[in-house]
Amino acid sequence: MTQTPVRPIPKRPLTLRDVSEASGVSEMTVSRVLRNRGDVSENTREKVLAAARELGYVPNKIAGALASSRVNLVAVIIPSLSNMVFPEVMTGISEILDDTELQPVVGVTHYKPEREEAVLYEMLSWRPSGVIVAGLEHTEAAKAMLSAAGIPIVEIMDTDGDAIDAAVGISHRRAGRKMAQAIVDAGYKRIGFLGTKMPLDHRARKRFEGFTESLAKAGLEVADQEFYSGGSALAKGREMTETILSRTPDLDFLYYSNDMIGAGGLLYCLENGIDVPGQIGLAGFNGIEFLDGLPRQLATMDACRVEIGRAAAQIIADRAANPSAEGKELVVLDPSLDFGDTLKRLKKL
Amino acid sequence: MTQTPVRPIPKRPLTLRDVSEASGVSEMTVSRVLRNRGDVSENTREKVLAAARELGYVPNKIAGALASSRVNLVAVIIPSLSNMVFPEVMTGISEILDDTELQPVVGVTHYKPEREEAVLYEMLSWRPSGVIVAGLEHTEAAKAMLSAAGIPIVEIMDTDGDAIDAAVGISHRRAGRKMAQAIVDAGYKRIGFLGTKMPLDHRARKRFEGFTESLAKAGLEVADQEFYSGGSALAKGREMTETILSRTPDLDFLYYSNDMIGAGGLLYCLENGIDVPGQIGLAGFNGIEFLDGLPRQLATMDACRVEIGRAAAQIIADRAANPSAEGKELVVLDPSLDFGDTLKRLKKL
DNA sequence: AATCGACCTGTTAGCGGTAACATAGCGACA
DNA sequence: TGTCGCTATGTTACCGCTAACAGGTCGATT
Repeated sequence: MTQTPVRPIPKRPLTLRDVSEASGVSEMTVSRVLRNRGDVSENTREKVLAAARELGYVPNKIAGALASSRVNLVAVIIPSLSNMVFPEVMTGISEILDDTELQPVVGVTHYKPEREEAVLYEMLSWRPSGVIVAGLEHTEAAKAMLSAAGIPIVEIMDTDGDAIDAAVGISHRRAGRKMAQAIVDAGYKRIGFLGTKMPLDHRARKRFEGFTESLAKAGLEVADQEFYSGGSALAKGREMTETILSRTPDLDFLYYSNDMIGAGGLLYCLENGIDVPGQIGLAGFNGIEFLDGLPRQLATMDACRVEIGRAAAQIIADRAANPSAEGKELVVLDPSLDFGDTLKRLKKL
Repeated sequence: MTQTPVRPIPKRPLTLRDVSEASGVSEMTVSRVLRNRGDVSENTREKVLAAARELGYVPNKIAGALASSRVNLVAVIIPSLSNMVFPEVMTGISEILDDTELQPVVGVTHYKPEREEAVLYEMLSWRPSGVIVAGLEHTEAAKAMLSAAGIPIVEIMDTDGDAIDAAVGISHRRAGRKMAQAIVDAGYKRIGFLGTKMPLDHRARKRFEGFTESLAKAGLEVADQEFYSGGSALAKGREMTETILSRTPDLDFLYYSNDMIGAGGLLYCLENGIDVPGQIGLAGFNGIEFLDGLPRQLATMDACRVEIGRAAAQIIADRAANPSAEGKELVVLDPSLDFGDTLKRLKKL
């Protein structure tokens, strides 16, 4: 048998009316006190607060939102929570929203367009104040919903394509090109690519496209590739590295589509006495913080995740504060290349 | 200027009335069609669906929830998203809830009780169908809110203490004892502990308590300790290991409060030619998957994270389906010890 | 003393749905 | 043919709160 200490268990959830009766003022006045809106005498304010606390009243935002047609939620739609990158984006978002009334609500799509569509529908049905969604690729229906929602929409992570409304991110094509350029400049020639099989990870695809494009300009092409499916993991990186190197032993550079498998590859190379970056150079993508502790620092490219989260949230917050704002902001961040210890600096000085 | 392809931009968001007018039936009938509730002729059903699709109507759950006093949300309140363990719990939760109408909504507390209280208040004000909250320790106000909410509450991760309603987890005291036992059995004597400074991580504290308690029974005590603050990271593990070993060089075992810093320690030891597990044994806590790729497998104890998520969600789902259900379920899972390559098996055979 | 405005409180009418209860149509069956 | 029972649809009354407006009080100002 459950027992609450002070008062009998409420069978019916508490409403403003209960607080109003307990404090002897109208519901409206209670509402004003609880929202700090309008003028209320210090005297009644205290009476009301005391009553509310005493009863353990928690306002019903559903009713409040319906009546005021204001909902302090921001829908955040991302592909995954399990790979460190989106949690960092969330950090940036929370950092900004914590200073406002707004609250993020997360939906996860697992990189499936139809899931995205469903999650989006679900979220929009709560009439949030804004949407932050990863990527520029969506189903037609999803695009239609977003356009019609009449709220600020920020597409994040990627800027290679057309945004519905605002967008914040980096150019993954450019990131791929930049990395290829650094590799070429360092004098590597036999380049292998290791990435995910996921055809729906558009950003990984765009990086790869930029990468090959830039190699092509230097008269090079990817000498061998290896793909995997499933989450990014150290063990996968090891395996793949072993596979690709036994198939094509003369590779002198390995470009990984994310830092995690890159780190696995690094560990593999070190254990097998491969000279990194002399014999083989390595690079990943993301700038994941925890890799700091590895025996050697993997070359990588920072995807500006926290910064993207911040900028996106800021756009939503600004527009929520000032609904007449212009819109269509485009923020393109520049990913910075970190050579680490696994990519030689220039060849020719 | 924004352009939606088909129809003019709706200035006023669409309502049931719009769909009702467009399809020539009453709002009620539209509502029935959209929810698959009650009898509607195939003919009108199609008419209505066509109209809804055509207009791009998205139902307003706020109004629906208010009218039906049913909200298909489950509040999930966790300390952090950035350390791999809670994302895994989320995976378990989603796995179960995906088969129901229910939807998880995540709130993050950053291990701060007052944040927890605020987040809880915020979430309860949406009148969710249930709450899953990490830990058994809450502020008095939070406990009062939870008790009074009149919805299923599942406290997860920990079972060392009193639950408000249902609970699913492992005993961290027991986990600490079990690990200590294995270490003692393997013949280690000079044991160091490396953990978080966070006094509010009650589960880490309980593990430590169980650990020392069990050592004490064997006439041992922790020979040295080292604490850190900030996120778990490989680099931190390295540093701390270096620090503790230079201060107390004769340690023969290092127990880390999580796998991440344990992995950092492992890398440090390997690089410095320390014989693991001969000269020094190592163990962490959590069974984090990605560590699979490390040069050597760290001894650890599985915290049953996915399973905890599943069980908790199942309790909420069951009670949502059958509101008269009993309640007060207590699910205690048994963490399994993985010796890995860093903890000697028995000493005496 | 009359007027005004600042302050405080209450009243009314929804917000956009849904539960619950009509009502209409229609074939079946005695 | 009247009545029953079923399906298909409509009507009404809220759900709990807030916007908007309508007082009432009271000291200050003219």
